[in-house]
Amino acid sequence: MRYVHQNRCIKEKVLEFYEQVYEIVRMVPKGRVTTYGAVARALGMIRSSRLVGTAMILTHGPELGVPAHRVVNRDGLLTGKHHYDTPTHMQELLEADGIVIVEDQVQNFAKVFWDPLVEL
DNA sequence: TACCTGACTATTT
DNA sequence: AAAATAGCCAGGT
Repeated sequence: MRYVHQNRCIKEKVLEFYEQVYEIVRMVPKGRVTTYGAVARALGMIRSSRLVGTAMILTHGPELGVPAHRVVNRDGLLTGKHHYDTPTHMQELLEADGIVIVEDQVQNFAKVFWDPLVEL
């Protein structure tokens, strides 16, 4: 019993983390991008960048207002593109935002990078 | 319990 | 400077 109870507590903590991730990602302005690591760092969980990616996967099902396509890896690469309907969907969403992408690489990355720690 | 797998990063070759 | 290695942590088998 205690095992189950404990497990549930852990799960709630994770879900809480996901919610915080969504809060931040929702703030990313159109035309800018941020990174998994930057979001994790902004939440004081610098070692949990992988979890930010996991949280992004969960945004596909229900209609949350989370622009997950604006989160890329620390080099400005579209590492999450394989989780969309088509291999180009993520790129198209970003291009609709006004971002230029060449071979999965965000151009002018330093300029469009939006750091939650700095901007908030 | 043990081992594998990732929308990750930082460090070391 | 590219590639390999090594931490990371929640989930799944």
